[in-house]
Formats: sequence, structure tokens, C-alpha cells
Amino acid sequence: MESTRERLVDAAAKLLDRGGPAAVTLREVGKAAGVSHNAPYRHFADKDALLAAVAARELARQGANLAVGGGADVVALLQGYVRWAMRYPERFRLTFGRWERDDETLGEAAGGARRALVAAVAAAQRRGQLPKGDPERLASLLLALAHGAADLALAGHLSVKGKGRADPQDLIADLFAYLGAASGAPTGA
Amino acid sequence: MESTRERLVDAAAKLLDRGGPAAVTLREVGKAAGVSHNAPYRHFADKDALLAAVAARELARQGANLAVGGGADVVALLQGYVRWAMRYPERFRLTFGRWERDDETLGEAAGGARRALVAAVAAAQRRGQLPKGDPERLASLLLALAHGAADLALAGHLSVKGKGRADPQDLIADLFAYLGAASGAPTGA
DNA sequence: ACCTGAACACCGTTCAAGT
DNA sequence: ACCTGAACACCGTTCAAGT
Repeated sequence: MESTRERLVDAAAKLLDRGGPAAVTLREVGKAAGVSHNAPYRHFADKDALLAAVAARELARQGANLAVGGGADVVALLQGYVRWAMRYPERFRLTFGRWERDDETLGEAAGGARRALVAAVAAAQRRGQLPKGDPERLASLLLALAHGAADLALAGHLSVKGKGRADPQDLIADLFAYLGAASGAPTGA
Repeated sequence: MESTRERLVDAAAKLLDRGGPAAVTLREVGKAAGVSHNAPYRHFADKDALLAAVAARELARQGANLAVGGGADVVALLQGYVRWAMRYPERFRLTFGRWERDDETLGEAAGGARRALVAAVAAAQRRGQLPKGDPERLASLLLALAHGAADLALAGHLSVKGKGRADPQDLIADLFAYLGAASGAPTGA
């Protein structure tokens, strides 16, 4: 049996996927969850807190995916990340949107996902597939590329219609090829 | 003398900077521009079109900055891009937000900025500072990293508080060091 | 051609009240 | 402890009317 709270988060995520943030109204969320339009206030401080719960759940699932991957290929991890972003653009944007309030669960979920990625990077370094150096920093580089490629692609600022058509997956492959060619740690930093 | 239309765009941008998208109401925009709250409808189809005009103006300015740079260093160009994103987070997010409607002026502005970046990349390739290969695709790689680093930094998902503290500028420097170490075109793609 | 003021539907939030 | 229905302030949009 699903709790009301879970049904509310479910409904919010579904509405978000369908019509973007504008479609997520407390009235529609309530209707989809089978409660009144202000029942959410018994479970969340306000609409923003409900959206934060959606973002936290999404981030936690990402982290779980990464953790399952364990020693999985870093490339596969990043490709999974991009695939998720392209499939659920609204959840992706919400997750990395404006969260001035440092929601605890949200921060925790983000930390878990990050640790899994860093571990995979370190493993790839030991295998000689990635250059040596601080794995935290290298993970940031890889994540930033995957994240930026996905965001630009969603905004339509990546494909130039005519030639040089590179999707996010191509760019990830390119970066890995370059990193494989670079033997050691960066010299400039 | 500034036209009403320009004053409206100015006011919208200012309100956006101050309080995010939620603060941009047509009533506040009208008040700041010295007109009634529905005067905007004589200049823009709806609120979304007004925001698109803000985004287009921002993108055009970015393009102008890049064009002025001319043969400028690619690193300097990307650093300027990141500096802009960190200084005006709301404009940055708006510009790369959801624009299903293919606003013409917006697409044109984006194309101009992109062309300037590609030209700078090609110049750097001729100077041997960047590996050979399709400059369009290499530009996509660089832009994706700068964009992703800026977006993650704004979302607070980049600095890990403790160690490995890498800001977007560091990541750009890292990527260039790696690319400088990689001699040729990527082998994997 | 550009602007105004009133009006409408919709939304987030609050509150008194119910079980 | 959890939920409801009415109510309030606010917002985007429309429209008749003014210059």
C-alpha cells in the first residue's frame, strides 16, 4: 500500500514529465493522488518542498544506479546519466534547478551519487584507462561534460542541423579518447 | 530615448536577476517600465515571448563579446562565458531553458555566438594549441564542459566542501591541459 | 498604433472545522 | 494525525474603451 505522501510525489513527477513545471499545480497533484488540493500541506511545507522531494527521489535513484554499477565502466555510468537526462528532461532540469534551501535528503542523495562516480573513476585510473591525478577532480571534469552536453542538447544548442552533428554520447566518447591519449596528470594546473 | 519595448525587456531582466523567474510578473514589469500591467501585450504575444526577448538579447550580447574577441584565446572566451553564467545565473538559466517555440531571433543569436567560438577553436588548432579534427565538434566539447561546469557550480553540485575543490575555471584549465597533451584527433570516434 | 481599467479563470496558501 | 471546503491575495490573459 502506497502512502499518501508517496502518491503525491508520484503524481507530481508524472505531471512534471507531461507538461513541465507549469503543469504541476497542487490542485492537479491532489486530484491525481485522490485527495483535496491542500492535503499536500500535511506532508510538505509548501509546493517547493514537494518538488524538492521529487528531485531528491530522482537523485537517490541515480545514486542507486551508480552504486549497482559498482566497478562498472565510467563510460557506461556517464552514458546512463545522459540517457536519463534525455529521457526525463523535466526531472533532470528540476534536479539541478534552484535549490537555495539546502534540503538535507537532497544533499545526501547528491553526495551518494557523487561518491559512486568518484569510485568508478579511481578504478578506471588504476586500470590505466584514465590519467592519474585527484579522482575527485577528474570526476568533476567528466560529470561537467556529461551534464553540459545533456543540457545543451535539450536546449537545442548542440546539433547544428547540417554537419558536425555530435550528440552527448559522441562528446563523452571524444573526451575519453582524448584522456586516453593524455598519459599523465594535467601539466597546467 | 528608450522605446517602451526596450524598457520592458530591461525591467524583466532586472526583476529576473533580483528574484528569479517567480519575480517576473507582468504587473511588476509594467510598473518598472512606467506602463500598465497589460501594456506588454502590445509588444509581445505573451509573457513567454517577453522572456524569450530577454534571452535573445542576452545571447546576442554573448555573441558580440565572442565576436569582439575575434582571434582571441579560446580559453579566454570560455572563461568569459563561465564568468557571465556565474554573475547572472538567472539569465544563464533562462537562456538555456525551455524554448519549444523556435524563436527566430533567439536561434540567430545562438548561431552567431556559436560561429565565433568555432572560429576561435579553428585558430587555436592552426596554432597547434588544440588537437586536429572537426572544429565544430571540438567546439561542442569545449562548450559542453564550460556549460556543464557553470550549471553544476550554480546548483552547488561541484564543490565538495572539503577537498578537490574545483571551480569551473579550474576544470576548463584541466581540459585544455589534457587536450594539449593529446597530440592528434580522437582515435575512438 | 498604443495604452488603460475592469473583469475572469486559475493558482498557492491559510484557516476553521471535521474524523 | 490527517483531511476538507471556503476564503484571500496574486497572476496571466482578454476585452471594451479611450487617444
